[in-house]
Amino acid sequence: MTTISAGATDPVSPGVRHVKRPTPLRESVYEALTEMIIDGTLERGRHLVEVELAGMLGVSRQPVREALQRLNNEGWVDLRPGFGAMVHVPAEDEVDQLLAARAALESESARLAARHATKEDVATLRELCKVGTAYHEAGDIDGAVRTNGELHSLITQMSGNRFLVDFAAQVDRRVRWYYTPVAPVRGAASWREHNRLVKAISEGDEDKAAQTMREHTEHTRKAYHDLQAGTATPDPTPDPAPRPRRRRTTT
Amino acid sequence: MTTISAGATDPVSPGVRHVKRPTPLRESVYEALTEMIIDGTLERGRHLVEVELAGMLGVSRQPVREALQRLNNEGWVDLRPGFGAMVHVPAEDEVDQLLAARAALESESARLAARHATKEDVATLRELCKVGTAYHEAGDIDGAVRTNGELHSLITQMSGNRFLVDFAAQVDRRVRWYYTPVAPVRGAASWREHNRLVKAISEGDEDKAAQTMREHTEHTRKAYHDLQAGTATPDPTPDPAPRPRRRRTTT
DNA sequence: ACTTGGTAGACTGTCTACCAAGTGCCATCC
DNA sequence: GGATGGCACTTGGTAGACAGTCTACCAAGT
Repeated sequence: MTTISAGATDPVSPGVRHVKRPTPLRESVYEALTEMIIDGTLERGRHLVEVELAGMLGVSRQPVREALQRLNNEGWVDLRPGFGAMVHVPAEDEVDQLLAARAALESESARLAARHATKEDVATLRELCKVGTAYHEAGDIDGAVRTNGELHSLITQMSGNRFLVDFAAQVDRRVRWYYTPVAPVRGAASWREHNRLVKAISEGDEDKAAQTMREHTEHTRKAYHDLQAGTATPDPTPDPAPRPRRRRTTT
Repeated sequence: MTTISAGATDPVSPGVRHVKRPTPLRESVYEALTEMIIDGTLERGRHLVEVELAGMLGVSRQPVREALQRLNNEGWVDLRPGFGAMVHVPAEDEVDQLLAARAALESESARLAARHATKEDVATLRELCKVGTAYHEAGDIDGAVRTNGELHSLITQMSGNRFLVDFAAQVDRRVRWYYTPVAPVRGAASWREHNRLVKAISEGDEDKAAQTMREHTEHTRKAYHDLQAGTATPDPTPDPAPRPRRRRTTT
């Protein structure tokens, strides 16, 4: 009965603090639906009926439609005219393409980050590396994953290019959705690479930063393929009774 | 009075020929609006009122709203809650960021294109180069611009990565919109670079292809800045009575 | 057994009407 | 001149209606 409550807004934008601007309903619906898709409440391939969702979320059809169309544009669902929306079920080459796109985006971000890095940025990056490594060594996967996300996010932010940020964020969410179980595998190496990356950025070495980030993401891609190779027989109906299966990823 | 007619669908997908699937109205509205934005019928900063547009296009508010929201997500308009949509007026650093993002996307596309190029692809690329150069030498700017677009588009297609294709297409439309008057400047050099690029792709030299494409797009970026420097005083209201001013770009 | 034709139900796509709340603007007032 | 109050306009969201289309299913015909 997931009913929508007043959506929380962006965390802390410094300086001018705009007053509580009530989030448009369609936004909340969008968030709620992506959340439900990611955590598996809405299984892949499931037919999403507008009135049903509307009832589920306690809103009318309109906001649901609008959210569904956005989800469609961003590839979360597929809209078949006259029939409705189905939760997107990824082709097997899709993850690979996604990772490839991300490699390009993040590599470029790293290059620009190296170009524009401020002292504070570098300090934060170092801190994140330390924290992340600590999490990893303590076996706190969730913490490590979260920190990893923050690190990558900060680097794209540092690029100062809003388009790279947007695209990377979009790709990242998708990747995290259907590429969940790699985190534990690559923990240690991943943080070693992060350290090298931050070093390159702090030195302002653009090429090296870009190159390091590229290798980093390519390693992740490789890890995915290895994992894929191990998991033979991609059976079409893997888990007959799967509910809130949720796991996250270290890139 | 721009009334919406049945939108044309994708050109020719070989084999299974799906029958005419009537395009949703919101789609046609979206197309119509982008078109009107690009060709200047709807000037930058103009206040777009839903009912007004609805009347203009001969549809009801609903499809217009849905189209506007998509336009908002893609950065063509800015939606101010309670007031309406304004045609986006780009910040001055925006073109630059757009071009930077495109450099990354197209460079990566070129790399992958070099990896996956087939004989037919290369033949088509060569042909396009020839045609484009001919257009340019004949002074047919429009033809050269069109061919240029086809060439770049084909290369991203050749990457085989749908996300790169999507992102690049999105960026490209934006770029073409508010970065129109560079075409003539860079004609000759541009086609020389294209030739080098195609050569690298045909040889399967990924690094060289990526590098060449990067330089190519960077040159365009530079050209933009030079042009910008020449056009001092970016007067806020440049043309008092501009109508269907339309011009295209050679990248 | 396989195709054809028909029927029924379910949803979407679109339209209309309506209301509440927020925004910008203008005239008025100090 | 600058603040204030009010007004018109616009969106955001709701409800209901209706046509067109899609899927599934069943029955009859070959």
